[in-house]
Amino acid sequence: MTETTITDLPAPATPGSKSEQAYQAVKARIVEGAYTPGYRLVLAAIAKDLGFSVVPVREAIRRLEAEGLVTFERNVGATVSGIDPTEYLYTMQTLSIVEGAATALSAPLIDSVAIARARAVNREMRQCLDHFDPVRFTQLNQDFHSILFEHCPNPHILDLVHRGWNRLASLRSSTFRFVPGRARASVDEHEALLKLIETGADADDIEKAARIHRSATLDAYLAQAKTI
Amino acid sequence: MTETTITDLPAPATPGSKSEQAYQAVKARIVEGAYTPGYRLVLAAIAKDLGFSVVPVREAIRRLEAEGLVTFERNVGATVSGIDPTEYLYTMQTLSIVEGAATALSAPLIDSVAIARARAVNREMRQCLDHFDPVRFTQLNQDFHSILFEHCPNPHILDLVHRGWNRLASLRSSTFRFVPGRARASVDEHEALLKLIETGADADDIEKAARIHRSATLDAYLAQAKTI
DNA sequence: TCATAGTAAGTCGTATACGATTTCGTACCT
DNA sequence: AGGTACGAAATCGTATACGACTTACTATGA
Repeated sequence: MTETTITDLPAPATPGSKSEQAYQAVKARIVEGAYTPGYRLVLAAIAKDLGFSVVPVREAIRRLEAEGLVTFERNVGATVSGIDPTEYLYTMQTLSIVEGAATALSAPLIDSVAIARARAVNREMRQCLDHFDPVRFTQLNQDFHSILFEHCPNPHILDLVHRGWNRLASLRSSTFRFVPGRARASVDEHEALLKLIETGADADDIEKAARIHRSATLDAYLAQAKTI
Repeated sequence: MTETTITDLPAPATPGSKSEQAYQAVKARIVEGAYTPGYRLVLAAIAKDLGFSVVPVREAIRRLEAEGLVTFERNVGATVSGIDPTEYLYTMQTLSIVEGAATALSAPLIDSVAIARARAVNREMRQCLDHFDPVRFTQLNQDFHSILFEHCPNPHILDLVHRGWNRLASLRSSTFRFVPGRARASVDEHEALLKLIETGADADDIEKAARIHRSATLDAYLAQAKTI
């Protein structure tokens, strides 16, 4: 349906360069879970694997470090960033803020066609609930919000959203799991959000709704973590 | 008084490394205005100047690119990022959002001592108005907000604030100038903000006040730009 | 057995070198 | 004179090489 994925982001640097290729390759492996958190990223090994020398690989790793996907320690090396619950909290909280702002800023620019597409994605999400397909659910969730952000007037804020998504993706296949019941509520909130946008609600209300939509997932996680 | 400056930030990577030194050096020159927007950053020249080889310099430039301070083009080179009014708008708008959030999150954790320190800084800012010292005014303004953010519970958000400040710093000594009257209003808003924090006002109210405090500067700039 | 020093392996950090690409100037042709 | 093609200079992109640092292992002595 929608081909919006987490990878078609800024594409900032010099396309075609080996540095860029290495960046994309390593990032893909992290996001897809081939390199799990804690995995040791040895420059020489990656370079050999990709057929490059270590220099462009090194540059790629540093970029990933800047995005928070890997941790780098001098004279020691890089590892895929961990699943630290504190980091999760930070990232989710930050996302709630920037997604809220992005949604509010975009809302006035969303046309009815986009609304319809978002509704279709949301319907598909509801189906995922029945088949229990968390991976696809997460993908569709990003598609949904990507549609809302399509005409976001501030690319900086959009970039921050994408960075947050990338961080979360790196720990998708980790110990964190769906909180039962939360996913269904999320789908309902999507519908409510679309209604707000359609009716041209106040920007503050839209922002608040979008922010709570994200932070509720965080709250659900925290509540669950407390019971364990 | 306060020694909080724009340069004592994350200090993320490997301290002591030449790559890090080059990063700090080039960044300082941009922020201080030695390298003005549009300035051509030639790797070999910088390397020779610092006494390093090009490799660590290259890494430094790429980091600065990730922060938006320089623009990099494949096989061409890097230049100090420009003064594009659109970029200014994006940055200010983003700052209004993340500063607002940072202020609201920090407010409950600010003690009376910090409040007093912030007041002292704000008094000094008022004096700067009389002596007309815009550079010091800007510095004190950052000191003021840094005090409020001292115990910000979310380092990610704080990092976003710092990034925004850095971007603005790179165009401080450019065509952008103080908007007459705005600076004085800003000092008054600081006092109002402190009152809100002292009285334990609602987080939403604090966030809104802090956000408007920043976006009002943007509005003043836009209004002025329109008249020219 | 445990602690410790010494050593070897692994890995990173940076310098140097060279091929690739762009840019700019100049000469030639129309 | 204007435009195009060619060539040289400048600069970047990457490979290779080597020194520096960290880590883990091993052997030795208490």
